[in-house]
Amino acid sequence: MPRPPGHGPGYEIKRQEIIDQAARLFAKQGYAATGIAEIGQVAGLAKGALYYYIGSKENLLVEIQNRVLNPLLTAARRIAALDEDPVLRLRLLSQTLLELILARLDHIWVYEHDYRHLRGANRTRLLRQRHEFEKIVRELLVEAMESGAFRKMDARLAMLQFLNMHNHTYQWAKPGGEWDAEFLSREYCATLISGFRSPSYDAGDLDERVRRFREREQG
Amino acid sequence: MPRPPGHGPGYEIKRQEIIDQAARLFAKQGYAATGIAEIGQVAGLAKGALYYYIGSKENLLVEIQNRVLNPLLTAARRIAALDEDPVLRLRLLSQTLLELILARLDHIWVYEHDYRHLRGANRTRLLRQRHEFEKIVRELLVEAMESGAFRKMDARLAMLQFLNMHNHTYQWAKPGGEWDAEFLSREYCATLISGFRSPSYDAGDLDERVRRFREREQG
Amino acid sequence: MPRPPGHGPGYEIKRQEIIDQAARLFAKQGYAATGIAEIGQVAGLAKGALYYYIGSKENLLVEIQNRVLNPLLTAARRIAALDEDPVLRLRLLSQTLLELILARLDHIWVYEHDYRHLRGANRTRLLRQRHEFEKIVRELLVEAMESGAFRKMDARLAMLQFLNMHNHTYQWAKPGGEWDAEFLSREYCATLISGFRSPSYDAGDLDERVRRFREREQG
Amino acid sequence: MPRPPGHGPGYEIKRQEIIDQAARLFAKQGYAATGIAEIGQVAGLAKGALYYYIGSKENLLVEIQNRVLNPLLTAARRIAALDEDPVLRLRLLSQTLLELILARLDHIWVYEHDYRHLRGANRTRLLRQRHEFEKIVRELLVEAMESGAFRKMDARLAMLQFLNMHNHTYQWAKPGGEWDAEFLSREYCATLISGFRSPSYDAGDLDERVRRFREREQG
DNA sequence: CATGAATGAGTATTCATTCAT
DNA sequence: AATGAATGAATACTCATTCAT
Repeated sequence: MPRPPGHGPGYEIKRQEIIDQAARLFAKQGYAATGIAEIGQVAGLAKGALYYYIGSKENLLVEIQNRVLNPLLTAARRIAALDEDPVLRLRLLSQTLLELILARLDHIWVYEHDYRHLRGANRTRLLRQRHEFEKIVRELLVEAMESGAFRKMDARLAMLQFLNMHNHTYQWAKPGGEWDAEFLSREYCATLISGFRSPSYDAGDLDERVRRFREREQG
Repeated sequence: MPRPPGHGPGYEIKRQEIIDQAARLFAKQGYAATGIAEIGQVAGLAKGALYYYIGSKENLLVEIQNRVLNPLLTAARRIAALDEDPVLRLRLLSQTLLELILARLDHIWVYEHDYRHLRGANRTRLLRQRHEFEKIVRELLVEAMESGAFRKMDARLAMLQFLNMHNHTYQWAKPGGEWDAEFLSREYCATLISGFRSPSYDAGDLDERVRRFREREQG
Repeated sequence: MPRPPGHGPGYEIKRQEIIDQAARLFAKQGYAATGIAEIGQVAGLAKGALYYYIGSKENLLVEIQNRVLNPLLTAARRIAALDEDPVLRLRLLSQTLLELILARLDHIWVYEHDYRHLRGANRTRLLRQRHEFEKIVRELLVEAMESGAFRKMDARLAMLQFLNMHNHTYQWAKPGGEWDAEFLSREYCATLISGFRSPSYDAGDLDERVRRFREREQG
Repeated sequence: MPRPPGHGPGYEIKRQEIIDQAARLFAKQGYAATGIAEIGQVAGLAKGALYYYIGSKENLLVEIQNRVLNPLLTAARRIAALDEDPVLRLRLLSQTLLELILARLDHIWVYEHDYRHLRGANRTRLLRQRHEFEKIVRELLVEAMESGAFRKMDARLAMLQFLNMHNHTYQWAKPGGEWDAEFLSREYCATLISGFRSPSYDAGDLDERVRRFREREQG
């Protein structure tokens, strides 16, 4: 998303570095409590030069949100469209979501805490994207109910349980912590699926199927 | 908790009102983004008078945290000490926690988002109290495993699942929303317990037992 | 135009003093080139206290414009409504205008130069008021034509000549300069009226009539 | 007026274009409120390149003032030295001045508003040139008095009336407006001369003589 | 010739806090 | 018990200018 006319080749690289550093600071102290001066300091840039790269403080927030939402939505749409059984797709989505959370913990802090500081169009777009993600989850849950795997439940409440379980992880996870996304996904989904499933449904070798699917995809 | 010696009778009442209003503003805009002037305005007080009651902005934050943690810890300690089966106690704790969350949504927003703005002793005490609560949950889970109700799991991970599920509720709950604490507690615990339970365990009439227990307590 | 709730008795006085000083600075250097810091310095106030009184820099500009336009329009409306012959009223208006210009030279500098820095509603109101003043002048000129005193001319061009002659005075007049408003008005009007008059019209003792009118008014 | 030694042939052309565009922006927004970045943008030049041509922002202002004052003074000197009657020369000067004002309205805005932003030698030279122009007008008026065409007046006040009338035109004139310089000059001078003239003087066919003089000059 | 990158002082404005009254 | 007034540092952001390439 380069600015007016002409930026050198190093521009975008440096820009991304600055966003990285801003994300770290925002995560630790909050967006509102972090000053532009502080960002300039860790970036080793005077205020003027900093603005050359960032345009505005809110811009930084937008970019951080995008770094979370763009890959999340892309992956979610792709997974939702797969020709696989809905429970498997939920499990894939869970793992992808947790991978993203654990890979970018600081971004997630900002994503979860500071979206309210966005204004106008930025805020609108963000809310729309969040709703799209929630819709994807809800529709997968509905599919799982219709397939007979899950019992009939309030789809919205099931979706919220799914999101509660996953989205709160950033609050306690540490970078390089003891559990990886695959493990957490297995555990979270074990709990959720055992709560949501029909009496007759047996998840069987779900985790094994996920593993094979992912191998196939990358291989 | 009166500060300088010699305050009239209305002091504490007005003080609590101010904290109420501050909580509402902090919840909506964030602690860092809310100005003292704004609080004075909704409180109908000039800044000088405001400071007479509050001492400092951080004080407000401390009080709000206390309003969440004091009743929470008191209730949690009482429930943990009950002579009841651990699953029942978990279910009681769940409902109490959700009652507190739904009753004071704005306080919870502040509690979840802005504890990082506390400094020094305030911060230390807060973290200690949070850990105490987590410990209570964890020990109840361990008891449930030892009683044979729950399968053997990583107690910390189980505790985190419990907290994820409950503590993220503030993000989407609305005051006067469609679900009350009892309903949410039943749903959350149904999911969690079906995920945690031993193959042999049957929760049976857990919700009914909770209802009877509560009636007995208040009656 | 006091601000929110409650200001002490000295507030408005000090506020007016600050506006005085700002007008002096704006006149000398221009609005855009004068910093808030500079105003605070001559006012002997730190930036915080300054803002307590002024609200914003643009506010200062608005107040200065008002100090010119309010008395000008009030006087112009009053004069236009007088039951006197139109040439006399023009002459009265001329003198009043020049009195205002000479009495508040610095305000007029700001009024003439910096109205373009007003935005939104402030700008709209200003332009409306300027047009009202121009309309009053134009209508007096039309009346003078209709009364046979002035020859038939393009009323707008006559109005612009009237304004050119008067409004450019600020550019060279000095406070306490050698000519007063009465003298300048006599000279300007002598020129303008001799240019505008019908061949048959004789202004006669116009200046004497103005003098008597003013004496009557004040006596 | 090339600056560093060794500039290509396009240098001066581009330089003049930049000054054109700067004048437009300064006129619209004021010198102080117009940024170098903005000028670079409309000139299609990065800031580095811009500075290659302009040297400094104040330089632009100097050039714009020169573009007004150089032709104005040249013309005024030439007209003053003509072997014609002083009233005709005043009328010629009036028309030339108005031609310049109407032809370069944006330059005149800058000339009238922003000369105060010049510093040091630039400012001194400007004031000297302005005084020279005023002196030329004043001396023509004196000549007209001495020739018996004008009555004896305060020459300075007459000069100021002349300048008031002409120099304020930029405030309301529009490019391509309904009146041209010849018309305005005729109207302004009709007013001024009827105000200044001796009872015995008859301007007669002044405008016709101006027309013939100009035809002769160009033919 | 022209650029992209950098600077650092400067912009208007807001902040939490204090204190004499 | 409460106020109006004041502070001074901090806020996000813009400025004219420079310079290596």
